[in-house]
Amino acid sequence: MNKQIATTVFESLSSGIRLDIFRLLVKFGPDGLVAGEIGKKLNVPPTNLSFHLKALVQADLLSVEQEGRFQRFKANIPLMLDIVAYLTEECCCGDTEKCRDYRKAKPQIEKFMPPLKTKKITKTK
Amino acid sequence: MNKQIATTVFESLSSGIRLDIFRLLVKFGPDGLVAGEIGKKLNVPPTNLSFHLKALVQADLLSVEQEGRFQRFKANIPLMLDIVAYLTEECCCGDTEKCRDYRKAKPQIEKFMPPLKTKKITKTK
DNA sequence: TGAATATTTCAAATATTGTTGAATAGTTGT
DNA sequence: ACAACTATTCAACAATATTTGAAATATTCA
Repeated sequence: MNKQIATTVFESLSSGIRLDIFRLLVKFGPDGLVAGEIGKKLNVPPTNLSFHLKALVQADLLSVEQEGRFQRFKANIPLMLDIVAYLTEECCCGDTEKCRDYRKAKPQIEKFMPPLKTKKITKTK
Repeated sequence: MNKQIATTVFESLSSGIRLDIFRLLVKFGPDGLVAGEIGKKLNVPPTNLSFHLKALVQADLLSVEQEGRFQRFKANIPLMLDIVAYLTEECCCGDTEKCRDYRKAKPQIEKFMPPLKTKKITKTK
């Protein structure tokens, strides 16, 4: 994971249409949807849809494969989750105690934060 | 969580400068940093820094408080994590079995995905 | 082959964002 | 009050992103 990849992913999800597309495809998981189905469900005209799908594929948030005359798209959820890890990987500079308090202050954080790795600063005093 | 909040957050993190700012502040956890320190560390001129900090605060990714003549900024990590939950909350339409396979296909997904809630479609056949 | 369907490419118009310097506002210490 | 310091606002300009229709490409089916 690096800055270039991360900003491209965030840029991709910063458009309401692209966010709708991604969330719709998350729902359909491994089955995915073809472009026409997406356009019909979200009411986006084909030319514009193509523009946004291209952006999402280039960001690697979607994969695409040809299926006869259709294009089938699927969401790449793991990429999104890798990015969260990237955002939080140096949380509190690895200071276990400080980071525990930081999480405690905001309860919902426990659900998704990567487990503390207990590196360098394992024991404070 | 809703679309408006989510796109604003993604928009905020789609700029390299703003991503750098957020990640820097994650490192400093509950201590945060004042604007001048951020600008010095990231080498961003004050006017431009102010522009980006404002965007991040408006997106609620940063909190800010006055400290004498300084402004101290802190990262709001839980918001970021709430958004991941929002993106994945209807994964595979709640079909437990399908979703399990979807996760299995991409190993790193286990680390951060919210636990399966086992709703409607608990038993297939 | 020819008609119908699915999707993309291209170019033009519009809209939104990012950057910079000059001026402004608030805070501290003398 | 004054000078030094921190940071923001404003206005101009530059750079990017989004939307649309018309034309092009590619596939299926009769």
